[in-house]
Amino acid sequence: MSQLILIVEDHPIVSESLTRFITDSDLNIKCLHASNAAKGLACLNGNSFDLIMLDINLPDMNGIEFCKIAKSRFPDIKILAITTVAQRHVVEKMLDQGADGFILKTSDIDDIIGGIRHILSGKQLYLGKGVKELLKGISQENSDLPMITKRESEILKLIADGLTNQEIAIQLFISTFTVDSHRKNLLLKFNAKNTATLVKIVVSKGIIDVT
Amino acid sequence: MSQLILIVEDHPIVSESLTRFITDSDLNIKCLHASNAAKGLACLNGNSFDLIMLDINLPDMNGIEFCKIAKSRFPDIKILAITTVAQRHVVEKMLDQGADGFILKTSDIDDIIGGIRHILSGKQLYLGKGVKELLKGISQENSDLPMITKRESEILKLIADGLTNQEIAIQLFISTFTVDSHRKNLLLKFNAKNTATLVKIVVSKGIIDVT
DNA sequence: TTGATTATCCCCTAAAAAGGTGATTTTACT
DNA sequence: AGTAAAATCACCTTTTTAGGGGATAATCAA
Repeated sequence: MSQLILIVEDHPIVSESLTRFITDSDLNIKCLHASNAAKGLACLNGNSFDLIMLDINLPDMNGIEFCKIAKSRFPDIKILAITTVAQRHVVEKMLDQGADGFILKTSDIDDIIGGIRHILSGKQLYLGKGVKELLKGISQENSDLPMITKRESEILKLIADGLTNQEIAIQLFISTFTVDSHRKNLLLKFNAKNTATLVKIVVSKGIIDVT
Repeated sequence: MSQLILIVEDHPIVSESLTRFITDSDLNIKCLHASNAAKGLACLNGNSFDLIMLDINLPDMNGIEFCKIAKSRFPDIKILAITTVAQRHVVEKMLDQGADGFILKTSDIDDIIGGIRHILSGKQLYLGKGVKELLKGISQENSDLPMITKRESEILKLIADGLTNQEIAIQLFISTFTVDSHRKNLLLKFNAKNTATLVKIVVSKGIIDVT
């Protein structure tokens, strides 16, 4: 009996080629496509998939959100995340949401097929080339990002949205002094000398969502 | 006689599938790969290509730079740019550098093969699905980005780097009043209420390079 | 050459952020 | 129950930005 994979990916180039690689391999697998998160979730209801290959950057939803929803509805489905940009916090969040593997689009075919085989065989957690190093923090880029608390990230978003300490204080029902404290801590943690630098860092590293 | 295409693209998934699509089509074309800009430029010297399929986001060089260099050395080679993100200013810059076509990775196979056929037949300028609309400004995203001058973008970079008006003034040998004027104009143009908003916009839209 | 844009410069006031130095209360974990 | 981390609040000073108002050269294209 053959297994079934759902490819959730908005780039036809990528999804079609993934299909080809998989069907051309010695794996006995059939593939279905979904070009966005909504179609993907709809597709899950009608079929019984063994694995979802999930792009992080979907047009209508964050891949992390998708993973969360899919895993809550169908805990048995394995999820292999695929992404273009190697961002440490994204990988971490995905794995927190229960993803079973993570590969980069810079991976070669063997890495991809290997990942599928690994995960379908029941072993937990496949990390593709480059991802392990990323998590270890050995990788050059995005290794030295500080840990921030829930409250800090909340305030960070509001700062990036252009709210002043006063406006943030009103919105969160706290004192401006408190907001100011958090702001200063953020500057410290990110080693930023002012708000401009702070925002540049967090936006470019994808620490906050820009919509 | 068959024609020759160079695919400059760092994602094996994409480059291998492009090759397949092309060789499987009725076009009589051979493909070579280069996984980064340096290899791509080296490759140009040893062969005579008809077309370069060029990814905008290369690990070692900006696609726009690559286009500039390639076109200056080999003016006859056609260039078809491919990108994941549909950013208006990127498309415009590419076309300024002499690119002969532009398609998005969200394009389907017909669009890609169609683009290649169009450009190789000698017609100028192929714009894939979604790109035309982008240039017209009809597209939802990134359509309302203001025009900024050379000086303004210079100051914008320094603002995002965390320099104060005073520091910028010293660096550029101008008055702080002048820097302040430019800063205010930038806030106006981007409809940003403060520096945080301004930086978020320009970083997320890729208007300044973050390194 | 004339008009438009760009870049430059100046002043004033008010608001906000940055830098420093504290403290208290919650929360979460062991 | 005890401790560490997080979140909260407070005050003071200085620097920087934001929001107004203007003005004058320089550049560039019609």
